Amino acid sequence: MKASQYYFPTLRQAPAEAEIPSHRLLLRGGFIRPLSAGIFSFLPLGLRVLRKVENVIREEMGAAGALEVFLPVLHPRELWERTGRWDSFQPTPLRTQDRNERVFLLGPTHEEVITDLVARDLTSYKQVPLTLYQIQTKFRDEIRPRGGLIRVKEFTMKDAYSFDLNREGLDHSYQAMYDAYVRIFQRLELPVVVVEAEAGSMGGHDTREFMVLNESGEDTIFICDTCGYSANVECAQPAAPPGARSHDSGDGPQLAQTPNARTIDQVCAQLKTTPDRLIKTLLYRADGGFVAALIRGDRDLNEFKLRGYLGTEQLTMATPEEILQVTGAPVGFSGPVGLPEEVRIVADCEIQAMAEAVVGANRADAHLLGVRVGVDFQPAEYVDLREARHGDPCGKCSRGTLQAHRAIEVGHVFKLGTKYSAALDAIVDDEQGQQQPLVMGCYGIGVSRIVAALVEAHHDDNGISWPATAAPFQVAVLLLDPDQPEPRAIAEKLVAALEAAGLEAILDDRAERPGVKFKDADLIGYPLRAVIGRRTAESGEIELRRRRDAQEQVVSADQAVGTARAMLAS
RNA sequence: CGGGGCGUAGCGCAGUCCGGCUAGCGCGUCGGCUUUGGGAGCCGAAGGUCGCCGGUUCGAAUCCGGCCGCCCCGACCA
Repeated sequence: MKASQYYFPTLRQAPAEAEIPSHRLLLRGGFIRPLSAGIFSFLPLGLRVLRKVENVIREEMGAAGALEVFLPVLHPRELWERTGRWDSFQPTPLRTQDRNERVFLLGPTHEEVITDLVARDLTSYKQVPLTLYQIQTKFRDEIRPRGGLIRVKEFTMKDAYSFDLNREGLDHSYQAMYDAYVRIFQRLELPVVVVEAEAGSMGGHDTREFMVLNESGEDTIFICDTCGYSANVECAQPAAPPGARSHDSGDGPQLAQTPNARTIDQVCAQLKTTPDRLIKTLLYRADGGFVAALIRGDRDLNEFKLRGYLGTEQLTMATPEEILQVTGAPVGFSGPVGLPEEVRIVADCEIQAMAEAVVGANRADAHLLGVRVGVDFQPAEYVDLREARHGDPCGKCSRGTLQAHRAIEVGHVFKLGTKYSAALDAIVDDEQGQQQPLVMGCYGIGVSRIVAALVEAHHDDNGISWPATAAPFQVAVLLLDPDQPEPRAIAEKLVAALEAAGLEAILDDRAERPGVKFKDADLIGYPLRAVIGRRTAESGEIELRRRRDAQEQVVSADQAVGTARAMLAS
């Protein structure tokens, strides 16, 4: 390939809207261009990288026994109504309709479509296990796109779905995908941490996310510095505090006036106390009833944990009207003492270890002091409800501490069970002739997001430094004097030899000054660079330089290909 | 959706507070000459609905109102 006939409009300066390194460099290097917020076009270089990533995924999916399919983007409304996700999927999918006003959504994920697909043809246990995958554009109406390719409305995703007769089969299929993921990220030289996580809108269990530790990421994960336990903020477990305290002493609750003190900080200021001596009472509506969740004043409630503990589909915070109706007080003065019987009280473990606490009095402008946990009120249970914080003791080993990190989620595997197969009649006969819903697993990889993650992980002040497996071209041959016939002949011969050896090479024969070619090569991030200049014409020697570590070798023309391969491989 | 910032040539910006010649600068682009191993030099040129609509005014990039777009932070925490 000749650069003079290629298209990679590089920018000396990044557009002002780009802040994180991957966004800036992908724009500057001519890989992508924005069309609208969270919507990008891929230019030839960007597409080449995307295809490289896709192909690594394809090879490993194939090696793991998965078969590629290609599913529709437009999904009829009725299909999603059958699984109940038309109304419940978050974020709300983009919707559209045809001229007959038939309503469709633009697929944010494909559980419904794939399950419907196999349901029509699978009838016997003899036809499973089966794992199908696709690489497809997904649409999500993100509340806020951000970070270039990190979070966008339209993106490329690999999604795989496994179908098995039973749990044991699912375990095998799941493990095969998990192992394939490990190999994919190894080959892409993308360092990942596998963390425990929640399945979110998909529903499921044994959820693991593949995370790239990076400051530009938008997820927070915790890693124990001692035992290596790692989890997403959604489910990271801090250790429960040591044993319950005795609350026999003390005089019991005393009423204190706290006019207009609706927040923890305001209460603390008025009562001259600290947030860790307060109990926050958060009122939720859960599947019809009300639940009061108690959490220490300096902590945040983790709604995923509350939802998981209650086992409910619906969980929303009570409205101000409902709070007034249930507690008799306006927002900001709720407390566990004297709540109606039917309100279920669940408390975070830390509450059990508190001495006398300050709580809302369930009347306007008042709080209760000296409230004794377990005496003045009795929670139904003490459970882990709080969001982990940097430095919390580890819930797994209780010796180490949890370290918080920012991370980019690039892959996700989990077990779905029979939620979709049961709803969409993906049912087969087992050996006994009994009808069984297929047991499913679901496995996603953010392909376009990986492109951004690769740049985040592999760049320096001069530009990108692609791993060889993902690079748009492995070698750039810089022809510094394109007008001179002799150097040009050497360069063209070298490119042909590199290509014959299975390497992708681009010949920079543009009528640009040498400096421009060097700068562009560094910016675009070819793993290897060969220079054909005046020195080459005189000595016949070609200079090879590796982008990653600037290692340089000067070799004769006939050694160049061998040396290039060696430098790329080591 | 709430908060903040921004919108002037392809990119980066100045000018806007305090209205007033023909709207500037750097980079890039085009032509010419010179140059040729880390984003060249000189000469010349092109390129702008100042985000959009409306208002105030003799006069608006600048003041007022509305709208749109882009970026960042936040996400019901009592």
